[in-house]
Amino acid sequence: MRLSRYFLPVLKETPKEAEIVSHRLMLRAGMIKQEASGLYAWLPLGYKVLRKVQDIIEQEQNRAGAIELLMPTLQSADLWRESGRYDDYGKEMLRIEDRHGRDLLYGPTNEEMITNIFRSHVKSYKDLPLNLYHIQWKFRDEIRPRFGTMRSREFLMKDAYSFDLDKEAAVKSYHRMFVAYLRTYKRMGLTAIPMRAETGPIGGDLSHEFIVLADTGESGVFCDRDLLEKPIPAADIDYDGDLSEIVDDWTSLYAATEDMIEMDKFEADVPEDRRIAARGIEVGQVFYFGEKYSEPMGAKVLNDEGKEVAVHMGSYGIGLTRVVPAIIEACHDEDGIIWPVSVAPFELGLINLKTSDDASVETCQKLYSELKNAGIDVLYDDRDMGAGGKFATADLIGLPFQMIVGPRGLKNGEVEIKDRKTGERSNVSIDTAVEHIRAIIEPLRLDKI
RNA sequence: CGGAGUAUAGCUCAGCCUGGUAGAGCACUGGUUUUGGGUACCAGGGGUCGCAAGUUCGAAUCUUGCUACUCCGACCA
Repeated sequence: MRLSRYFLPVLKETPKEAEIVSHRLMLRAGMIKQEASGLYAWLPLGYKVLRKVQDIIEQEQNRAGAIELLMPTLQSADLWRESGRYDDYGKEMLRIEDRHGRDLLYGPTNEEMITNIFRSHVKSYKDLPLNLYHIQWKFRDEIRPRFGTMRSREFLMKDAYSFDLDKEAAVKSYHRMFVAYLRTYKRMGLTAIPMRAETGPIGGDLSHEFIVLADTGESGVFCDRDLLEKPIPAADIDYDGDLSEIVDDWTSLYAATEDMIEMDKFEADVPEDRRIAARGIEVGQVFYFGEKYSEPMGAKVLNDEGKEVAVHMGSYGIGLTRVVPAIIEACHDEDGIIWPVSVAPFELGLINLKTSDDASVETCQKLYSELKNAGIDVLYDDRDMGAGGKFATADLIGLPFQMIVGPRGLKNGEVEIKDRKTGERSNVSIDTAVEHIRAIIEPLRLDKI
């Protein structure tokens, strides 16, 4: 992409409403634009990151055996009356009346609807286990939206729903999602720690929140330092096999949110030098809630004895529009964002320092074309402006690498490559520059970890 | 929902106390500069001062009402 033809409204100054660093940087980097309280437009750069996050989530969900579909944002109130949640959910649910006076609602979550889909079509234990998910916009009329897209009213969420014949099988489904989540966050460059959590309005008796440690997090968390270093299950993990060992390994170390903390146990289980008491951002949550919806809504199958039984369900959420600022909270410095390659809006910034110099322009054109052919997602800064501004833009929007082209380097047949994260620069010859950067970027894409 | 605050140009803000018909920097447009970490200079465009009513000869400024947004607290991916 040529920057002169792109839509990247970066801000030099920080809009006053933004309190936390991710919100400030998302506004300054031209990723989002607030439309109303808790409602945001995703501008091209932000949307590109959101799509990359979505791709990773889809890949890992699919790998774990979940199947993607898409449900509507608006739902019939009748469905929610069946589960009893139409009255229970409260003012957080946006209620709408259509022209015929029928009660609708903008979905805050989809347990009822997915249960309805399931019961319409699945009648036999032979069709289980089943895990269906979608990535769709949700609306929760939060009392106080804040921190940009971190807590917005409209938000994009991946929600998966598992269906199993009994609790034992349901726990296996829960484990599959648990492992998939570990991999998903890791691929985005996040260290997310599963912590025992309250089940809240979703209900149920087994739940973990996945928490990214950050000073700006909204929850207080307590955990064992060793969790931060734990290796993540590899891409070739067998999701049909027994995952309980992995889950047990992760859950054997103490980790809980402030709502669930038992201080005695925390201090007894974790040696003092390994105790972490910190703030955290909740980037996902998994629940097992058994027959809470299947029973009242009649989601039943015949078992191998021909008996009708309510299925055991779980639900598994990741807030995509929260994950993006969480990554920024974890990856930034005073100059701007530092994207992990896997979610970077562009992998490389190609910077032409001097657009009035024919040799620079010509070299950039050639490199730009070769980089694209080499499969590198490159943003070519061909704007007619000073070098300082171009460096500042590239640093702000956080492209992992910069390829800097100017008359000084060209005299020696070289271009400069800068690593955004370390600040290291190195000169490489023009002829090998594309291959050089490709060799650096490819292993960082984390298609497999 | 309780408490606190803000609203003036695209952004950051000054002017309001003490009423006299709107400013700065950045951004934008045209030009000069050809500048390797936001270069410098010249010229220019852009605002019913959140909305409504009131007081007044006169309101960005004073009064009242409304709306939007932000921050602190209790809830949530």
